[in-house]
Amino acid sequence: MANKRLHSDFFTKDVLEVAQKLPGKVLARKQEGKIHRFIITEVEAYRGEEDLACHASKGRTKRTEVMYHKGGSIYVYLIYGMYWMLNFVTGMNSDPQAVLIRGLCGTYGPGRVGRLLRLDRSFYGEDIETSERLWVEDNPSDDLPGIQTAPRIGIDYSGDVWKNKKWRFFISEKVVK
DNA sequence: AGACTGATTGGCT
DNA sequence: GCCAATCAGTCTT
Repeated sequence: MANKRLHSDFFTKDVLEVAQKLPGKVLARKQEGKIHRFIITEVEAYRGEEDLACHASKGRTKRTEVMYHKGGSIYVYLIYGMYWMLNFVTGMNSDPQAVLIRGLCGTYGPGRVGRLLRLDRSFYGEDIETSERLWVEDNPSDDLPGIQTAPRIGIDYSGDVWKNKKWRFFISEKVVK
């Protein structure tokens, strides 16, 4: 059976809704003519300028520009000079939001995800609906695994309110198997 | 123009 | 547990 590619309407909803639905979905990456598929196991939501953990809390800049677009674009950025973080822009126009892909089945950690997928600067702003090399598909096995939530990682600088939001969503690898 | 820092990871003490 | 790697973006002078 052919998996069904998710369209932009999946990503134009509020980031908290999208983040909840993303674990269990299939991330597809085409390299050298071959399509590799990975089940998404863990994501984090970054929501608006008021969210001090979100890059958009710095305002609309060259880096955050794509987050202000409507959902469906790819947002990548380089962290610590060596890891490309993969995000999908969500929500409506002028409402900066994004979902960070933190883990795939068999790969835990956003830096490792970026390395596995061989991401680079050229993915910035790419359309997840029409891209020839990176997209998301529905999971054909329609069982809804129990989503677990926890605080986001690596954002202690954002203060008590924001660092304690349980905006990390994940499923256990057992459910996926 | 120069300084500082990070949505991380891996290696060493 | 601590710290280096490594650089684009952002902030400070």
